[in-house]
Amino acid sequence: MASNPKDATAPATSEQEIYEARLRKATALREKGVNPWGNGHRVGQTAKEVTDAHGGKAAEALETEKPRASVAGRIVAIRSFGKAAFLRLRDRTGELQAYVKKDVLGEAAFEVYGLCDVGDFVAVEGPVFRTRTGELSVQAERFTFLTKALRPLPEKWHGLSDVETRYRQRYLDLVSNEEVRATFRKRVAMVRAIRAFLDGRGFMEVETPMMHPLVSGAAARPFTTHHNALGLDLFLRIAPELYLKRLVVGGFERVYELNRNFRNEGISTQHNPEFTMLEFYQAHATYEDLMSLTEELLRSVAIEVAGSAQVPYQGQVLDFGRPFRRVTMIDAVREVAPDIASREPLDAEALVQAFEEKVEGTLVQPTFVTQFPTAVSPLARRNDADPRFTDRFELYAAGREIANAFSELNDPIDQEGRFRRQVEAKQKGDEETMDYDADYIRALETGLPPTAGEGIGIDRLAMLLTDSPSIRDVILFPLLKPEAK
RNA sequence: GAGCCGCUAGCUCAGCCGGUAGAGCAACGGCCUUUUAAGCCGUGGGUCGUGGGUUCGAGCCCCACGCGGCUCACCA
Repeated sequence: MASNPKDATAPATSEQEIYEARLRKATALREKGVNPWGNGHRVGQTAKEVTDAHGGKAAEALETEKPRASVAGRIVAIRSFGKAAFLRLRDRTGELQAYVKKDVLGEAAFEVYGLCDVGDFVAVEGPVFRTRTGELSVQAERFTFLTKALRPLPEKWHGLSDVETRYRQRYLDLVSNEEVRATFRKRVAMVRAIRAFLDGRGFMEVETPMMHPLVSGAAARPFTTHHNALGLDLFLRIAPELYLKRLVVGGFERVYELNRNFRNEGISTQHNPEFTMLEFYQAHATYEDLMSLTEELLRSVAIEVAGSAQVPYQGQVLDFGRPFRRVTMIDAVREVAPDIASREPLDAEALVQAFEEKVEGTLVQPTFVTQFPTAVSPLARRNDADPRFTDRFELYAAGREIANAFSELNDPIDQEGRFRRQVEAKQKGDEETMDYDADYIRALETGLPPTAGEGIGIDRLAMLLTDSPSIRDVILFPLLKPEAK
């Protein structure tokens, strides 16, 4: 204890002094028969229920009606007057002020209040009234202590702004920053809206393996793991694609999965090693059908989450309201590098590279880029008119890829050849290739109906719809190196 | 992986040309029965990210390391 000079072993940090002062209050509560970490208290109303029910009423009306409320929450502010105090309580729905007064509460309960700190959880019960300044409040006739917080909350004016602490201790970030709470609520609303949209069109949500014996579905380096009992090396999935298409083979004509993928690559404002992807597959549809579906999906989700199809993002306004621009990759490249676009024979690598370097970042408004080279699209159907390209599109917005979709390659013979070229590339040292999946070929041989499929990066979409500059602002617990200490 | 920037009290931040550490909030002790960043009086709180070095003297200069941010490279 810092105030005890005899204890030389404990460093006298002020953080520890705060902790110990609060611990003493917890002990004092126990001595009064109050469990500082009790349980079982029942809450009558949320803050929002109280304000919804009585927020429109004048002081006099409340004085006559004397409606009662029983609310609970974290104390986020205390304004004390000695024998009375205002406590600002926050629950999941909002905030409500409680007024505690010694002569109303009684000596014993008021002493319990006296052992409260900002950060603690308490419950109050009593009449709803309006204060002299007009704020709706609950007069505490009963005061129940719920939970002691031993550590202080960040400062009340500026909150918590240290980015590292915000990510490492997201609970503090959420307690301190209303905008952060709003962002994650929006993300949840977005995911819910997407599910509702797909469910409404006859899609079924499925769960496929996250641990894969083979690497497939995307061009990326995998994480590896091991199953002891089977003595089996496994890869965390980089994409669920081949499993979902197996389900279409099985007769589930419209399926989707909205869950985590894992890619063993760098971390940036656009990348987290585990990220959330929506993948959906629709039999008897083409990639062109999916462009229309994507426009409808994003429009409805933007309205649901951002309140408008015109979404502000980092100083610009992204318009999801109108049909998105459509341009073939070769036409897009022709505008910035005509020499590469007109090369004969097609230089797929150079075309894609030129697109990524010179075009991608300029695509601010939602844009479908179509007709990707076959060489970079090992699972996509070839274009009937020009087999050098595939019936594929990627959606770009704010200079970033948001979605990737194509008419699925359901020709098992073509697919086998594509797998073989992937294996050849891997043998030449390419670390981002797929494995040959013999069972997937067998599934295609069983018959995959004409199908189109799409993947949408949920984190990136959440960034756009919440005006967040970094993917870490829309992932509750982004991957960080462990703390030193 | 490379470059640049940051790391000072629990939180938000000052700290000049190198001279021995500051504010506000929070905490602690008082006063205060309608506040809204409540107010008033008082008190305590620091291994200045870590480790070296230069110097009579380092929060400040130099080196290394750690963690974080941004940019670039690769991907969704």
